[in-house]
This record gives sequence, C-alpha cells and structure tokens, in this order.
Amino acid sequence: MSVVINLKDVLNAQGGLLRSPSLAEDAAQTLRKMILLEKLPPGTALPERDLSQALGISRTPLREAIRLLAGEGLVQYTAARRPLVADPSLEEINDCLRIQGALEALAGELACTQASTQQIKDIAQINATIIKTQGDNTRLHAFQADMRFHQSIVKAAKNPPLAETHAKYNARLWRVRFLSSQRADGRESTRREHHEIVQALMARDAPRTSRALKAHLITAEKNIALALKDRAAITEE
Amino acid sequence: MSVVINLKDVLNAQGGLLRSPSLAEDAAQTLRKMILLEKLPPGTALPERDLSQALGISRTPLREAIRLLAGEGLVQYTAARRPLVADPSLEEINDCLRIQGALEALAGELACTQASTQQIKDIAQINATIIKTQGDNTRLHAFQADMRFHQSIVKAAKNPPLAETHAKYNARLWRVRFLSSQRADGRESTRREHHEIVQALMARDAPRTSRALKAHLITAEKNIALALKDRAAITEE
DNA sequence: ATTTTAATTATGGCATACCAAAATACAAAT
DNA sequence: ATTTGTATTTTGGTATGCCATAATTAAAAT
Repeated sequence: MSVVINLKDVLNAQGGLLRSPSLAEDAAQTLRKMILLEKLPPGTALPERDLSQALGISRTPLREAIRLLAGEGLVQYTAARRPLVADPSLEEINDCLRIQGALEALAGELACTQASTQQIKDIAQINATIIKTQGDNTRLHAFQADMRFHQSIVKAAKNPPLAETHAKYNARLWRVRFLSSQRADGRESTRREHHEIVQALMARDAPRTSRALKAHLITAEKNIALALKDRAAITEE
Repeated sequence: MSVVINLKDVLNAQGGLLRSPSLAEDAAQTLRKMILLEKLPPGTALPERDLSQALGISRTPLREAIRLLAGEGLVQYTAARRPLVADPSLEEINDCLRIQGALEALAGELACTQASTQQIKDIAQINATIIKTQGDNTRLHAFQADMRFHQSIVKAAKNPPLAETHAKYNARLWRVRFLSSQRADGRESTRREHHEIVQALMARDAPRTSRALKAHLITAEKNIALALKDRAAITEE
C-alpha cells in the first residue's frame, strides 16, 4: 500500500474546508458585502452583463450568485424578473426580527440541554469581550463580536438546519443591525440583556433563556426603528 | 388615449399571477414532486445532463432547478459537488420539526392579534373538513387538508417572510409527514389537538395557541418516528 | 405641447461548447 | 487474486451566443 495517501481527499473529507469556492460563491460573497456596506444601496439594479464584466467573470456564475442572494432575501426581482438590491420596509424588517427572535429563543432552549459546559463558557467569554471593547472607537469589532455571541448560542443548540436558517436571517438583517449598533443609546440595555442571557444559559434554565433572548430581540426592534428614523432625518437634510 | 390598455402589464402588476414560470421553476416543481413521491428516492444521484435530457430542457435551467431544491433542503451536494436527493436522518428530521414547531407557534401568536375574524372562521372551516373526510379511503385528500390547515394559520399571521420560511420547511418535511399521515394511530390525538388550536385561536389567546401548536408538532415528531420505524421493518423483509 | 406609435436598445432566459477534475474501467504488476 | 497505475468516461463549472420580451428612445400624429 502506498504511504503517500491522497492528501486532497483527506482534507476534502474534513468538511470540505479547502474546497475552493466556485466563482459564483465568490461573487455572491463580494456582492453580499457590497450590499451590506451600501456600496450597492437598496433598489439598485443588478444587470447581469455589467456586473459580470465588473467582477471579471461570465454571466453564468454571476447569475448563480444573484440567485443565491435572492434566496437570502438580499435581492428581489421585479415583475419583469429584473434583479434589484432588496429594499425592505420597516415592517418587513420587523417581520424578520420576530422570526429571528423565535429562532434564537428556540436555540437558547435547546442550548440549555445540548450545549457542553465548554460551549457555555465560550459564550460567556465572547460576551466578556464585548464588554471590554465597549469603549473602542472601532464599532465594527464590537458589532462583529455581537454577531459571534448570537451565533455561538445557535451553534450550541446543535441543530444544523436551525443554524442555517438563523444565518440567513442574520445576513438579511445585517445591514440594519449594523446601522443600529452605531447608536450609543441601546448600549446599556444590550449589556444588561446579554448578561441575563448568559446567566440563564449557565443555569441551564430553558424558559428563562428563551424569555431573555426574545426580550433582547424586541429591544433590537426598537433600536432599529430609532436608527432608521435618525438616518431618514439625516438623509433628508 | 388608447382604450386598449396593455392587458399583460395589468395582469403582471397583480402579483404576477400569469407570469409564465421559467423552465427552471417548472423543472423544480417536477423534481419536487418526484422526490416527495419517492420516484427519486433519497440518495439518488441527479446528474445534470441526464435529467435535463429527460425533462427536455438544457442544462442551464435544470441546474437552476437543482439549486432551488438545494435551497429548500431537498437536494444535497457531495464533497465533489455532485447533487443527490437529500437523505435526512431521523435526527435531522426532528431538528426540522422543532424549527417548524417554533415557526408555527410564532405564527399562532401573531394570528391571535393579526388575523381577521373571517380568517379564523376559515381555519375552523378547514378543520371541520378534515374531520368530515376522516373516514374517506383517499388519505391524500385528508393530508392535503391538514397542510392547508397549518398554512392558513401561518397566513393569518400576516408575516410574509414567516410564511416563506414555513413553506420551505413544509416542503422539506412533506415526504415524512405524508408517510406518517398514513398511519391510523395518531388520528385521534390529531383531531383533539386541532380542536384545541382552533379554540385557542377563536379565543385569541396567544400563549394558549402557541402551546397548542408546539404540542401538536411534538406529537407529529412521535408519529413520524413510529412511521419510519414501521417502514424500516417493511423494507427489510 | 402632448400623446401615440414605431424603431432601437438593453436585459434576462435558454442552449451549447469547452475544460478541468472526479469517477470509473481497464491493464499490468506483484 | 489483489493491488497499483493508467487510460477513458462522466460530471460539474464556466464562457459565449442567440432569442424573445421589456425598457427606452425617436419619430410622427394630433
């Protein structure tokens, strides 16, 4: 038997970590970032030819990328099937936040029975990091830490489809959540609510964890509404 | 002004009801049915060339159809990116059922405040139909009525993204739910639980509705586990 | 000047061809 | 007979071209 086993196969078997992404996936990631950072503002048309040329690929993978984003709710189609950057109303955002709340509440419940003690420690650790970086001027880091906090709870629930759906709504809400995270107001209530979530998890108290996460999402809803109002005022000037 | 206004535009504006589906969407629907009716059993390979030829279309739209089904969880990819009919484990099915439970519980809560009285009447009506057709030998009808029952509750919540996500999990679970609906056992508990759901909705009691729907999904989980065990026994013979 | 209508252009849907990588079949060696 | 190495075939990824329809512009009619 050959000692030099097939390295590529071994690595591929380990969850496809090195499987080089397709052009479509690359393009999707690029467009996702551009949409979320508002390089492509809501309502922008996404013509296949122009975009594919701009990204240096052909229409086929670009088209596939757009379909991916449409599946995530980041792209919508007009009646004439022309793709646009999605422009969700406040109402639609709130609809999504309620769903996200229900998903996270479920995740919290499941985590109470499914999570390893290490995972719960990790969650607490991430939250500690958030508090520490509170004062930093780089709000992006704090925001990303917040995302990690929620994701780690979902991960601890050990329910892959749940993690997947949660990730989709996260992508869909990323832009407005980032926007609202810029505001200084909600910061104190966020800190308090995160603390309660961690406490509930450490106690492995499922109903309490569920309640805490739901409450946290309702707060997020309020903050987002305020942030969007602020922003509208600024834009009007 | 011309009296003969553009008919097509008018109809398209009304929610695109007549927008002829693309070949990809047609193919997706065809494949969905074949998967759910087990014409394409779990684990079946879905090579693009063969399938596109069989459906009389080119690879491009067929490929798109497969991506659509992958987004719904009906198709998975191997490490080498070869698409297969998804073959969910009992564990994964239960994961999905828990999510569906959380989604329906949320829908029930929202319906308590959002639904019109007419909508609640309709829900009760659909349930009445289910009870009436209880004795029919055509179990497919009863099953479809059950689907409509749950869908009408979600619709009454008036949260489009919720309806969309719920529909996806429905598609994903259709096969096993159909399987379990063939069993005579759970029928009585289903009847009782549906009644409780309707009562809770009519009382517009959100927590009660939520509880009732969650309980209903847990029952479904049990029944599906039994149905799959039965089936495994039959297949082995 | 406004509205209609016709011509032009832009765009998404689809088919097809080619390529690289993976799977398979096959031959040779032990 | 089993394994190893090689050729062949299969398959998904990508680029490209054509087509029908929608959007836009230009021209014409009122």
